[in-house]
Formats: sequence, C-alpha cells, structure tokens
Amino acid sequence: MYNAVKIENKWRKIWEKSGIYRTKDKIKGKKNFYHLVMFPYPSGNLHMGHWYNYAPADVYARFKRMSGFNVLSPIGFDAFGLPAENAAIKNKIHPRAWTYKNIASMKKQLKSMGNVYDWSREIISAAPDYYKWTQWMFLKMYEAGLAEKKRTLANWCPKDQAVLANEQVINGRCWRHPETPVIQKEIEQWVLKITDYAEELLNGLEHIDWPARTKLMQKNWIGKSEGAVIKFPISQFLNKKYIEVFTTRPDTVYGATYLVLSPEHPLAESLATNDQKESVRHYITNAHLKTELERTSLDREKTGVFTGSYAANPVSGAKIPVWISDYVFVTYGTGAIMAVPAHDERDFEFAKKFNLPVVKVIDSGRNWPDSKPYAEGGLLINSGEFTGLESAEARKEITKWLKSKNLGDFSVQYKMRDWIVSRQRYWGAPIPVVYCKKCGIVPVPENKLPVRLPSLKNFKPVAGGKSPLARSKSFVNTRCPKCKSKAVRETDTLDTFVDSSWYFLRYADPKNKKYFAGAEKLKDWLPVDMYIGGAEHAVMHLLYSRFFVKALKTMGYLGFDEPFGALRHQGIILGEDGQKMSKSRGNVVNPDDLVKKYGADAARMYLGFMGEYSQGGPWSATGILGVKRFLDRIYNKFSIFNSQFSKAEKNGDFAKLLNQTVKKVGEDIENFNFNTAVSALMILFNRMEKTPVSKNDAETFLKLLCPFAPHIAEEIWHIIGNKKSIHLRSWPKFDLRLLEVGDYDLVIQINGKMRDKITVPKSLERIEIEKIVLNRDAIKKFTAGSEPKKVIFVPGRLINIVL
RNA sequence: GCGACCGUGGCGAAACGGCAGACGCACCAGCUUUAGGAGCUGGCGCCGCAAGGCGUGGAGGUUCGAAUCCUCCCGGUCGCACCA
Repeated sequence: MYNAVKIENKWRKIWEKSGIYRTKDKIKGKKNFYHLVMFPYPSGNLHMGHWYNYAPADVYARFKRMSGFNVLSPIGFDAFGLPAENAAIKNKIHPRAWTYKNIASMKKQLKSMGNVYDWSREIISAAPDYYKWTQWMFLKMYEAGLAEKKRTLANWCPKDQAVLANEQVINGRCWRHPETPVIQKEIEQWVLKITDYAEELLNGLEHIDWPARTKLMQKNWIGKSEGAVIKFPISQFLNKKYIEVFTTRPDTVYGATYLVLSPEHPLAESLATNDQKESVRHYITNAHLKTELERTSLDREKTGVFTGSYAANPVSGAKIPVWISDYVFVTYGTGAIMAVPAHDERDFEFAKKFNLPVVKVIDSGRNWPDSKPYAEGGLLINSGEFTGLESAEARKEITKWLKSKNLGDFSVQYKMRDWIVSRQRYWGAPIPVVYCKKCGIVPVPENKLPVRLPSLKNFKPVAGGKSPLARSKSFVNTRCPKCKSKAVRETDTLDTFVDSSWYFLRYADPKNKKYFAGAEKLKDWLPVDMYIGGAEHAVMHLLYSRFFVKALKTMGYLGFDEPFGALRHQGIILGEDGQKMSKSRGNVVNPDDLVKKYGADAARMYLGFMGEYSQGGPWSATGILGVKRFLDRIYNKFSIFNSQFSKAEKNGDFAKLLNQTVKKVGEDIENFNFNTAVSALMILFNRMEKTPVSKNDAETFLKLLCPFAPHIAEEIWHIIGNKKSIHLRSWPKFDLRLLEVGDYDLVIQINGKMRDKITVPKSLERIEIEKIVLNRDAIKKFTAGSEPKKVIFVPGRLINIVL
C-alpha cells in the first residue's frame, strides 16, 4: 500500500515548480486544442459535483496533450452573485471578502485534484479588470441596439428581492428558492435582445457537436412557430382599427367565434363597454395579484370576462364578441388570440364554460360529438370559397387572401423572450449608464470603465425594489458624460449570467488591458474545442453564451459564431442512498476526505470507473476501494518487485493484449467512455501481474494509466528509472498487425444456438477457413448427418448451421 | 398533457444484430498465525445433486440469429408546460 497523500503532494509541488502545465499560445508543429470546464461559483467548498465535472474532464485534457495537441485547460471563478451578498448580510462580512476567502480555499481544493490547469490564466469575474469588459460588452450591445431599457412585467423573486430572467424561473418558482413562487412585477428593466438572434440560435444548433437532448431543449425553448397574424376589425379605439391575433391555424379562421385578449393587452381595459367596465377592471386587477404559479396552474378552471365589445371576423364578416382571459399571454404573439372552439382544446373549454358558439370548419372524417374538439388538420368545411381545401394548403391560401386585403400576413413567432439582465443587488457588475435630465440615458465612456462597485456596509435591498447601490450617494451622484451637468448612475447590476457569457474568451488573453482579448490570441484558441459541464445550464448559460458570441460576431469582434464546438455533460453523483446529496439528508460525500483517505488518483479513477459519464449515479464507498486496491497492486508490482523486468515479447498473446488496450483506452477516452477505459486497464494489468513484463511494456501501461492517475503514474515512472515527467511523453501507438496475431475462437451454432467452439488461426484467409470449416463432412459432424438448409459464416465470429 | 431518454445478476455496470453478465463491488470457501477497510487462490445470473432447463420490464413482430431493430403495453428519469 502506497502513501497517496505524500506522493501526490510531492509531485504537485514538482509540477508547479517546473511549470509543465503552463500553456503557450503557439507551439510549432502542434495544433491548439481549447479544452474547457465550466468555471465554478466560489461557494467555498468543492463538492462531488465539481469533482465529477473536472476529474474526468482532466483525463480527457491529458489524453489530448499526450496525443500531440497544445492543450489549453484554464480555470477561474464565476465570482459575482447573490450568495456572497446574503452571507454578507448574515455574517457581517463584505461580499468581496467572503468571495475571495472562498476562492482561496477552493483553489487549494482544486489543486489537490492534480489537474493540468494553467493557473497563470486564472480569471475572477468579480475583479475590476474582468468586469470592466463585461460592462464594455454591455455598452457595445447598447450601441448596437441590442440592449435597451423597457418597462415590462418581470419575474420577481420576493426572497431575492430581485428580478429573474425567464430562464431562471422553474415551474413558476425561483431557481435558487424552489419553495418561493415568483410574482409578476412591472418595473423598468434593462433587457438584452436575444430574440433578435432567435433564428440564428436555432439554425446554429445544426452544426455543433452537442448532446441531442441539449440541442432539443434549446430548440424547444426558442419555440419557433409559423403561422399568420390576422387583423380583426373593431370600431375604432385609441386610433386602432383592428385587434391583431397570431395563429398557427389560419385555416380555421372561419371557425373563429370570439376573440380573447390577455389581461395586459393594451386594449383590454379600453374595450370595456360601460356596463362591463367594472367587471373588466376587477378581472384585470385580480390577474395581476396572482403569482405566476397560480396563473398558469393547469388544473384550475379557466376564467374570463366579456368586454362588451365586438369585432368582425375578417373572412366571414360575422360579429364576434371580445373577451379577456388570463389563458392568453401578453408576452407571446400579439397578446390576443382568435378562438376556434371547434378545433382547439383550450378555446373549447372556455366556450363551453361561457356558452360561446362552436362552429366546425374542418371535416374530421367522423361524426364527432361536441364533447371534444378536433385539433388535427383535414378538409375545410363551412369556409366560403376555401371549402374543400386541405388544411396545409388552406393555411397558405387564406393567409395570401388576407394579405391581399391588408387583413393579415404570414408570421413567425418565438416563445423565447428577451433576456432581462438588471438585478437589484449589490454584488454584480454595475450597469454602466448614467441618467441625465437633459441627455437621457448616457453610456459611460469607454475610458471611464470600469464603473467600480463602491464600498458599502449595508447590503440589504432598498425598499421599493432598488439595489443597495442606491444607498451610496457618492456612487449615485455623478456628472453627465455628455453635458457635464448633474446626473445619476444606474444602480442595478448585471445578471451574473452576463459575466459567464463571455469568460471563455478572456482565458485566451486574460491579462490584456486594451481589449477583452487580443484578436491574434482569439484566433489561436477559439472557439472552444471541447466544453464539459452540467446539463442544467442548457437554456441558461449555454444559450446566453451562444447569443453573446453571435452578437459579438455581428459587431465585428469575433470571427466565429458558435462558442463551443463540442459539448459533453457529466451526470449527477447521488448519495449512497440514491438520493440527491444534501446536508439535511446527511449523505454528502466530501471529496477532501477521499483525497486524504485514498488519494486524488483513486478518486479521479473511480469517478471515471463508476459508470456512464453522462449518467452519474449513486456514490459507493466500497467501489472506490476497488480502484484504490488496483492502484496499490500497480505500485507493489513496480516499486517492490522492480527488478523483475523481462525481455520484450514481440508477438505473443501479451503483445496482442497490450496493443488492444492501447487502442481501446485511447478510443474510449476520446468517446468519454471512461468506465470501459479503466476496465481495459484492469484487464491488462491483471495479466501483467501474473507474468514478468519488459520495462518498455510497463512504460506503455503507465502512459495509459497516467491521465487517470497522474501522481502514481509519475511516481512509478521515476522509480523505474525515468528522469523527465511522464506527462511530457506522448500517447503510445498501437500496431494494427499485432491486433491480428494469434488464434481466435469460432462459435458453431445450430439454428442460432451455440453448440461448439473451434480454434482457428487468425492468419488464415477466409477461403481457407471455408475450405476447412465449411465442408460438408465437417458440418455433418455437428448435425448428426443431416443436410443443412443454409450455413451462415461470419468471419472471426461464428458459423451458424440452419437445419 | 407534449417531447426526449432509459429499464440487463444482490449492487455499479459490459456487450460491431452473433458465446449475455467483461471489469469492479458485495458475498461464499480455502490458503497465509492474518488486529489495517491487508494479501493470495477459487467460486459467484436463476432453478436443479446432476444432466439440463430458464433468463436482458411485459406481450407480439422482423431475422438463420435480438439486450440490441419495429409495434403496443407497463415502469422510471429529465425537460417543457394554456405559447394559440
């Protein structure tokens, strides 16, 4: 048994001193490979999830290094964010102090993993020389019309006392507080117009090597729908002659028997007739009081109110009532719908409840009762000149007709909404704008960046939904950069997802004072070749980053339009009880303890060995023991019985196995099948343990082992007489010819069931085998003399005799 | 409700449509006078003393041959959730 802690500490010190993991921007004859893991939030503790992300990722990085790439594998900290502020309020410590203290301790923990990180490129998103560029990017977007201030309904977390982006609302609750329902609040907000890139974000998915489910999630999130906007004439209100609706089913427009506006629709209140005014007002106010959760819970009964007004169906001329209901969202389409109860579930339910007419306009091919709407396509009925057309055809024809009458047009809508980035909190990058009475919104000039966070004492949110920054007079009061008169600063800070939307660019050139990163270095490294991190960021960080890169490309700052060429997700490690690890359940496994007990190498290797990487699964305290024993055996063989090296064996079974293993381990790592790579190493070593091996073969084995267990591999590498680091050596090559040597078993099947095995030399040609094996007499031996119907021969595998 | 993925020993899991259960854990037996979660050898899907039979959630199908492909059902995980 070897002393893992001692050996590991020793080698980490040596590696650090010699700088073997320092990355140069260019190395002659080597291709650059940008390998990235998602940078951690400095919560103060590296947990199993971090390890599971970073350890196997490091196996991959090391494999790539050895395979001849110049690998950049950087690390940093996503250091802005609410927990720092909450800790500040609770423990009377400044968020900066709290954050940097945590970074210091996490750095130690990260270093104990023995990863190839180039620490000279470390970035911290809360550092002024970083957030200067976050602010700069915000301003560039503002100049390009991609950032704007809007008064909108926003998701508000009562617990955070701050706005949330749509992507941060999970089942109507805050992503940080699953117990807290989000409410809707109307506030002035800075938004980034990610919707301008909806189509590109959708199309770009086709060309990137990402998990299919992640791409699908983004696709669904973007939620493209093709249809038509149709104008329904009304008697004039507020200079509006029409109510516009969006529909994906213009073919059913003859069946539109009423309209429904969202309670927030600009016309909702003004359309109310005198006798309906009170109930309409009541309904709208009520809708605003509800939480998002209450408004969208599916099992509740639909509610609504009649405005008293009518519109005309633009194709049939029928007079149809206009209703208001919260089953229509102001944020989607035009905030109003045409209701076709005969062919839509929701409209049907609503019409039944309020006794609205149901007109069938699609032939369902059956005599369907009125208890169920028919939502499929079909031939049109009761549809004037369009009767008889098929739905798909009718959609086009009717829209064309409406367009010719100026009553509608083709339209594409997306579910994705603009990204609200203002946060009413302290610990973030201040939004770099100034409000001037004369000049309005004025961006802070580039040479005045960064707008630094002032030192505060009180981090509690200011009543009325304002950032704690509003308390700092010296921060708020300033001069207008344009006209020099008195002005005030924006006090909201940026969502931390803005910080993380571009951090991967900064690693390429982390110290640059003039640019977020120099053009040449961006060219050297980006886009990221392999990105590894959790799937939970599918529609947040991973979507925002794509948007940022696309926007920066449009603005001419980048030469590529997708940030992450390839993406892989790790699964989630559960407690031994199969439940999510949590302090309250008491099933948390602390990686620091594992390092102390078994060493980082065993922990790294076991995380790879556990199972399918993207699957995750329950932790096993005894499972890691198996890996630790494996490493012990390796150490024992080479350190204690070190003199037993034999001459190299060139053509035997062992050479074949060694070659197979070289091939398999390499392929498996490339495909993220770390579990089978480890098992292949075990199979090989089980054999090596039983026979004397040559020094050369032992070295090959160590090279295969070293991405998984870098410390012990390095230790043995030196014990057996090497002077330079194993981590500077290249990945062993395999010899295709050696894979073919020796004999193999051929299975004899009868009607698909195994009957016998024969051994055949692999060198034999197919024809020779057929001569020997497939001749009638040989076969009759297996069939007890009867004539086979058919004989199937799969070279290298089997002979199946069909009787 | 919609969409995606997944169901293999006591457990984690392997298996180009071709010997199911590699590798490891746990367990059992033996060896080594062995006190550290040690080491070594062998066994270990289920039923059966055995020969043998049965086995990849269930029922069908395609195929000479199915854990793998197709259809339906059951169970689980994840995502979206009145998006017109």
